[in-house]
Amino acid sequence: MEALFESHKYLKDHSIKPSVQRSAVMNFLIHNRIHPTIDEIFTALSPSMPTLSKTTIYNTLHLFVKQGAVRMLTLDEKNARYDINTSAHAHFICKRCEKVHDIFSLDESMYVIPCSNDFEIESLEISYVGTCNTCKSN
Amino acid sequence: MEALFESHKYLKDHSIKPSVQRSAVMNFLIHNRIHPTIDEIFTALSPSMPTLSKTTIYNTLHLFVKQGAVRMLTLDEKNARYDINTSAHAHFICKRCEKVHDIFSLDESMYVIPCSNDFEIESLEISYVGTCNTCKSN
DNA sequence: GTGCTTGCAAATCGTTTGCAATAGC
DNA sequence: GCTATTGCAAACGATTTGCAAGCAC
Repeated sequence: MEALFESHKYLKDHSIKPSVQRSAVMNFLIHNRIHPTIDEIFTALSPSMPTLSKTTIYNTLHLFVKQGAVRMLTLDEKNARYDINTSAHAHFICKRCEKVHDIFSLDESMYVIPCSNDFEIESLEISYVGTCNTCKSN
Repeated sequence: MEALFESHKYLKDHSIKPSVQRSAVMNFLIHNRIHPTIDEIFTALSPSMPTLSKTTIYNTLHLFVKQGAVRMLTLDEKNARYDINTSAHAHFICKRCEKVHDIFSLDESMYVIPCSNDFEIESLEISYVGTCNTCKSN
């Protein structure tokens, strides 16, 4: 039940009214920091919530993003991924296993760019693409 | 005709057999450095090439990417963009006008990351999101 | 009972695929 | 004539939309 407390606190902190579905999605994000896709979340939760629909997961994640509880990542053309870690950090995506790793956090200086006068920066995404050691040794 | 020479040279340099369509797409990319989407390329070329199909533009850009002549950018969820500038550089995308700007080039040191031993880096994409001055003053 | 949430079915949109017609050597 | 390229039409897959049923206060 500790898990539920945790996700409820997280929802409350972002002014999101809880529901069974929202708590389940939030709980999954907190305990599976794998930058999941909508489909991965659905596949994980569906067995224990047979009536759950993918539309609800889309609704839920749109709400979470709007409330600043999660960050949407557009790391590849295929599908969006969602990150519960909203602090500024860089990602590494393995081309083979498609797993996403957090690699380092960004400091303020990264937000200062040569032509800062021309643009108002809201966010920054840094993503490295390559092969992870696990895949390379297979 | 200078334009055609330029795109033919570009194609030849990347071992791409020229065709009317390929030269037209390459010529567009060289002279319109706006990181266009497939649709933008199609809309621009279609009037002067009525039989041109979108499939051909898809085929053409896949080939260009495979031959290293252009880089595919996945800056947002919506659609892929293509960049004739294959050197390592960062982008700024305006949320309002959706225009993409090149902002600075990356140096070698950006490719050295804390956990370099765990990953083999192939490429790096840095993208800033925000509002450009032109949009802000409107 | 009112308003928000859920979830089905259908629509949408970018992209891919199958394949027949066409062009270039 | 052979091979690669083109382009139509259909398929596909992620996401969005319309809307009726369900839930919570």
